Amino acid sequence: MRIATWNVNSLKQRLPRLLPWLDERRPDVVCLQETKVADQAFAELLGDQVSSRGYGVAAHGEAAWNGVAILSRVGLEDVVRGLDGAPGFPHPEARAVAATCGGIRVFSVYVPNGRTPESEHYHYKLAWLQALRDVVAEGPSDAVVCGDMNIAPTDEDVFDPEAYIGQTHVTEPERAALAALQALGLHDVVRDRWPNERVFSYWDYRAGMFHQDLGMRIDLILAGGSVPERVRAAWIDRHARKGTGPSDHAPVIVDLDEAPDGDIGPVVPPPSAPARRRGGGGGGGGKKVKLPQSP
DNA sequence: ATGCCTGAAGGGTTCAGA
Repeated sequence: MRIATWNVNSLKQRLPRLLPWLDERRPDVVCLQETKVADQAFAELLGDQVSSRGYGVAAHGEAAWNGVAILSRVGLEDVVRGLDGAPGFPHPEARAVAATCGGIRVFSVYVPNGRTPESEHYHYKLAWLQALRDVVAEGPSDAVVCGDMNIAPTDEDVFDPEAYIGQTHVTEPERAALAALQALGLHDVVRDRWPNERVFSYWDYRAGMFHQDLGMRIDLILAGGSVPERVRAAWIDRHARKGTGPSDHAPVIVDLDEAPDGDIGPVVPPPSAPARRRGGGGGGGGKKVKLPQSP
């Protein structure tokens, strides 16, 4: 079973990339974030296109901002939209949807950005992460939490730690909140698979950041229960960040062996692997680069 | 000192993103 997660940064804008990508990668389960459409608009934009490809849809969106979804062609049961106990800002936002797909509890999440560590939004982010931990803790252990965590787990997950000092995504409380979630037994499957690779999932659109491979790894697949031992491959689909009209995030993909009591299906090797070994010279070694900043 | 890029809403510009 192939599970993918992708912050598409507008479903509407990304259709010309999303549909060919589905046909190329053929994931069984797809978690989407930042769809930026209400559920009715989601169905009109994508409904026929995904049903003809065999996917069921669980969308949870709103106009303009946020929005998450799960596409699955291995079942889509017990759908829960939203996150029980989560704070709003001030109203609840469409940042989580869950469903059981092929025997695994799947969460597609878009964690609040946090903006700056002094902001109310930052406290909102931390409280939201606590609610996420509580909800995942109540569910089955065979689970995957997929999505845009808006946290780089370690300094190895940003191109230049010095460039991010004092900013969100790298602060200790955010990393502690992520660690508390992982303490439920969730494994970061890409980092486990590529412990020493320079591997990012997000690159700012500005200033040629992608071209220079100056990014962050903030999109994660966290797998619990018996799922981690089934991981056959895990990688970031960097190719999807290239070309015309990309999202600023790349998809993350994990391939699982069949469950122990299931049939063993064909195993397809990953079409691409993370590009460069950390410290291999070029792109982010010692060079000092100015980080794009908000005013 | 600042913009850099993109998307959305709504209106001829502003906010948000990370």
